Amino acid sequence: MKYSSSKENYIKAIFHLQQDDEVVSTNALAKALSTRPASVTDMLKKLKSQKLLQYQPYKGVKLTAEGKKIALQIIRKHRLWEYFLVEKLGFGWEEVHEIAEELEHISSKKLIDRLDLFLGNPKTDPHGDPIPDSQGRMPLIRQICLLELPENIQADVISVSNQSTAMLELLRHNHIAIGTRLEVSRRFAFDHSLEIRMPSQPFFTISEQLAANIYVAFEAESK
Amino acid sequence: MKYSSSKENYIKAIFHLQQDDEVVSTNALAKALSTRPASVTDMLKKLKSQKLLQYQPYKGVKLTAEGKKIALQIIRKHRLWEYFLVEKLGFGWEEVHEIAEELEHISSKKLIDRLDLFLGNPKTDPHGDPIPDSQGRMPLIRQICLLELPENIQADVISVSNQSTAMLELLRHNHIAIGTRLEVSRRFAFDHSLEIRMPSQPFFTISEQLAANIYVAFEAESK
DNA sequence: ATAATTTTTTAGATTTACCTAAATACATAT
DNA sequence: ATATGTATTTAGGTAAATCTAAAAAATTAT
Repeated sequence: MKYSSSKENYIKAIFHLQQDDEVVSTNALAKALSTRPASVTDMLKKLKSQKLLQYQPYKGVKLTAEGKKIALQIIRKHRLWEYFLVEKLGFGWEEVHEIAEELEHISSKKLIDRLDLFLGNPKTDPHGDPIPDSQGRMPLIRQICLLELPENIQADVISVSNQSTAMLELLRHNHIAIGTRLEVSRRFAFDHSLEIRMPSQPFFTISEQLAANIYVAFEAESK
Repeated sequence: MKYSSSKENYIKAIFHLQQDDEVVSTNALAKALSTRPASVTDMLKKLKSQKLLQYQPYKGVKLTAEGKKIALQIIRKHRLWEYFLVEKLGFGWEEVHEIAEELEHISSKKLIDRLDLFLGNPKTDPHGDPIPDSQGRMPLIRQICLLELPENIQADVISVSNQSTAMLELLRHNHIAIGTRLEVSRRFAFDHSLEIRMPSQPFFTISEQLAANIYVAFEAESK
């Protein structure tokens, strides 16, 4: 079944807002979609009649299994297009979101599966967010600040929150870049500095300050 | 300025229908867009107020310079996406039109210029139609049946109208494929067969029947 | 527990892009 | 030149997705 871009945006927004299985409020949705609460109420009624969500007046909203499935398809498209824009067309990761907001509504499933293949089945988008597979399964990837990474667990650098040249210079000196695989082998209580281990390289330490600006992803053990 | 997908489709349809500078009729547009004449009249009034076309009731319609510019941008997007789908994602040339009808409405100009670069600035789409450049200039490419190609003029094979395996087998035997550069060196009156010359290969002849199914493109001299 | 506040819904409009049916303009045939 | 037929427009209506203003329900504070 095909849904309008507007409906897809509602579904996606609800998906992102419903942490665990909390219900989402009309106001929260209105804010997320930059629209008015009255418009949200209207749309929720339509989506409910299509069985994409559970909704009782005044009681908030929650996606059904079918609704979640659709959300994951949209997120898959969004993230694959972002990956394409950055890796193939050379866009900066900060400028791709807006374009992907449009591309995610292109309907062909075959297109997106071939795009996935063409890109080499990437696991995360340029912001480090996991890409659902063609069945809508999203690899459970934990994304945290390097400061919080448990010791002796391999992780991949997915983003750096500070783009200053001073910081980038230091990163380059330490051979740390987006995609670098590393683990924390020790923490020093005195100054909270971290000892970092990287494949085929001597150990080295980095300051708490630097680590605070590095974000990493690692595969969680289970569901 | 941004226009709705619907408006873009009208502009594109008018562009394709207006050969030379003939005006286009309401009925012809309605047929091309699978809509009703009354709907066309409505839309023409809107597009006229936006100065994209010249329109007098009962007198037909014609794009303004601005309207043509927009049409060429849309056609550029359509054809570049088709090229991408075939060359990068491995789609067959017959299945890409529908997907490109959606992709052509993605608005980012930067996206399309980068896509163009990524694809190596192709001059024609998979159907052999020329791709307008980023300023909307469309290379004047004459596209004709091999039967009508003047002698001793180099041309590129752009499509074959018969997809039978028997025909494809014969093409392969003669080393003719989409993109092959060739010229007609002689024509034989008796059976209308053609002598073909290809760079670094001996001459050979093909039947009228085969030539009738091969289409070629060549650069026109001027304008 | 009642009042005040906030959230949410309802009611009624608006815009875009369609539609059908009827009226009007244009073209053609006798 | 008049009638007939075709093309086009007008008039009035619908569905989707939005809006504002007002009413109703839920929550919070005293």
